Amino acid sequence: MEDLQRKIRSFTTVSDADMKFALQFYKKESVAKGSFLLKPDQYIDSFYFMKEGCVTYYTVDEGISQVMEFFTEGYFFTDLYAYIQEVPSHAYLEVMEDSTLYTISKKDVEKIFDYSHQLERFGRLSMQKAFINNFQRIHQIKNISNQERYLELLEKRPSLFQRVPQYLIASYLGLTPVGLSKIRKRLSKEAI
Amino acid sequence: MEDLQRKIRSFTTVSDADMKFALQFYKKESVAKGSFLLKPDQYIDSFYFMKEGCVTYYTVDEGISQVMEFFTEGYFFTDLYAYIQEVPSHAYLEVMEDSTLYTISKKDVEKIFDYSHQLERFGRLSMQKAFINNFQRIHQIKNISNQERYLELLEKRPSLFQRVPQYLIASYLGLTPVGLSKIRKRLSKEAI
DNA sequence: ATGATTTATTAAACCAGTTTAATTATTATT
DNA sequence: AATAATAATTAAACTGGTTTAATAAATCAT
Repeated sequence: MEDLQRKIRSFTTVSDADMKFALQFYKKESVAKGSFLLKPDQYIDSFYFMKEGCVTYYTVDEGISQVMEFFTEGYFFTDLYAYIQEVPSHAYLEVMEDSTLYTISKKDVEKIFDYSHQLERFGRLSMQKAFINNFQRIHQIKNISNQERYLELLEKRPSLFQRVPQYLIASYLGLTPVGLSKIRKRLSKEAI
Repeated sequence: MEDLQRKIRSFTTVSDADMKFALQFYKKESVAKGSFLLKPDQYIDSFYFMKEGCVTYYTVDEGISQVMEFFTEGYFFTDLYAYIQEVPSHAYLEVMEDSTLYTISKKDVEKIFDYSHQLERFGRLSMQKAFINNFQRIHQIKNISNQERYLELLEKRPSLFQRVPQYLIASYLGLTPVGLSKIRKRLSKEAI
């Protein structure tokens, strides 16, 4: 669990004793492509760390799916809204390729936050990070054109395009598959 | 500072001693309509609690303003992105009406988080709240039509329409003033 | 390898918004 | 109260996307 340890310490100082206490609660889990960690109307009690693999987080409203995020190596994730609020989820967490996760229950997360002030601080700072990510997402949606967002994703997370179908990327960008296809065509013409 | 105290305790249990420690750092401040708490390229070192009044949080990209939020009574606020990242802001915090705030510096916020585990927990939970608010914002943008968002705002925060000009509300909803005017016209026709 | 299924592209008609510009209504100032 | 300044509406032309449907390309299973 060295990658998980490194990730935790990227947020704040954590003593070896505190780290040992925290890590005891994480369980390694292998999940197969095509399976689901979560479906709508289920409660979610787990927090995940992605060691290796890819999970898509999306909702389905009136038959059309809305991709919120793709979780890949090094991401902490869950359906954070349903997890925090303890309400039935509206989302799917679908495993896109055979993946390895570290899993911890909410009860155990609360134990580690109770256990030490430093671990509570880690909790605060990781929540801060989640906020920043979301904030940047809103900024992108409000201030950046679809075409620019597509190009930025292509640059920042190129491997996604090998790992998930394009129609999910379209949804992530807030487009239909047709819309994304048009943008790609426009760009390929411009490039000539 | 009873309202501030009540607000803090709405997040988690805080002892009287811890509360006293925290409150000593907050300073009451009166700010006049038309003034700015923040302008682009400035750093922001303060966290605010809105006692009475209204502040608009917006960016200006290529001459067009993008309203992120309206902060009214009971809101904790700052330019959270610039505050956390300690980078020059891209935003304005403009005072829309004579307002009363409680202000605390980031240095002092960190003092109170260092001081007690309970206050650190308050920090974590308030960050969680900020995340949830942002998350719901994204959900709205992605899943709800402009018209529906307008109607929801009208229902949830009707007083805003008395307090800030309509073109700022349009921007908050992701529209131009013309676009919002059209929606309003459409709705008034339907109502007949 | 072949056929079946899924995914991506293309075309055409459409639409909810935009932009620009003119007009009207409201608010603030003297 | 009159005037100036600001804000909101309307109209007209436009646009970047949508929807629907057909076709082409890629992937999967036997």
